[in-house]
Amino acid sequence: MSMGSPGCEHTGCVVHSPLYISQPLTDTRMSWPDEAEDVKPPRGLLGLPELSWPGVYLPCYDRLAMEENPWMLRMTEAPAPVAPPSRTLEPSPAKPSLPQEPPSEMEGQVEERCLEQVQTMVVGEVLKDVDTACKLLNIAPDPLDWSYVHVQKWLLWTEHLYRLPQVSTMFQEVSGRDLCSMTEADFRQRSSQFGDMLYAHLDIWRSAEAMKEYCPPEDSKSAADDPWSDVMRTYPSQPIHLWQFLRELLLKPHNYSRCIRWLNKEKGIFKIEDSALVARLWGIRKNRPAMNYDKLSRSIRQYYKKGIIRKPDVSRRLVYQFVNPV
DNA sequence: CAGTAGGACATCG
DNA sequence: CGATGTCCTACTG
Repeated sequence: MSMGSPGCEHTGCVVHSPLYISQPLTDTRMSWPDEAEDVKPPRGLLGLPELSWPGVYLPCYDRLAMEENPWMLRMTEAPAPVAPPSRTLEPSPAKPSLPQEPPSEMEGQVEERCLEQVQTMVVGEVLKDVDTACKLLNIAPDPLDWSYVHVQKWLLWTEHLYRLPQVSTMFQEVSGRDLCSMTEADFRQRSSQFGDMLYAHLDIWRSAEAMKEYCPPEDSKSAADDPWSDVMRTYPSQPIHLWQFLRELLLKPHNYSRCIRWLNKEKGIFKIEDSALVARLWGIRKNRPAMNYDKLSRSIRQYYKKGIIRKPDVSRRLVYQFVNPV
């Protein structure tokens, strides 16, 4: 499972989750405006310089994006850009691009093993993140299966993820299959500024599909410790209830604790930290661009009489409680 | 001013 | 038909 060849300085890095990357920590041009108006995409996404795995970016922590972007995960360390990009979509099992000056055999073996571990983690995390996005958006993991609507959802998601201005309008009436058959030039034609970035992001998804063969699910235990995941594992195109959606967000504290989190998981008490964001996520999930917290909270209130969600005994703003906690 | 509560009606799968 | 989505009024901290 050796593909690409990240430099040895990366092999010791702590990979928490590579999610979708932003910028290298070493990049001094870390700031870009908060408002979408003048937003520059994370540099690492342009031209795929950070690819070390077919279509996979290594994790890089971006403090700014973290502030408001729940999909950006906190990184304690971030590796610098690595190895030459490999755009191969099909993971070629043996593709050892040996370093220019091969280290001693011993060193080489150790390094390779570290490398493999990191890569395995990275792949695993990417797959998890794609899986999470699939559940939340209710789309299939394989872009080839996407309808026009699915493509739009994915684009909206990607816009939000990278804080792009609206690009989805440039891809109307485009199916997943169309999308996959487009070249990077085609993407750039639709969006001169962000086409390559979208192309790169799509590449991640397509690669994730291909990588599954190399990293079979093997998480028979995760279903056990996360009984609610079953509820969500019904995509594509199963209607989802708001309470299920909220629960799903809550069960991914790693990704979403900035917008919603447990105050008391045992009692099912949770707090919506960023009402606008949760509403936006719900809107994306349900294809309701006009969704806002006012409407979302109205729906939550409907749960009062159904006995699904209630206000906790000591009522507090933005705090609710599942009547039947897990 | 944002959140809370709940009525009324529309929409959609 | 149920589960919201939308809009609204009144109230609250």
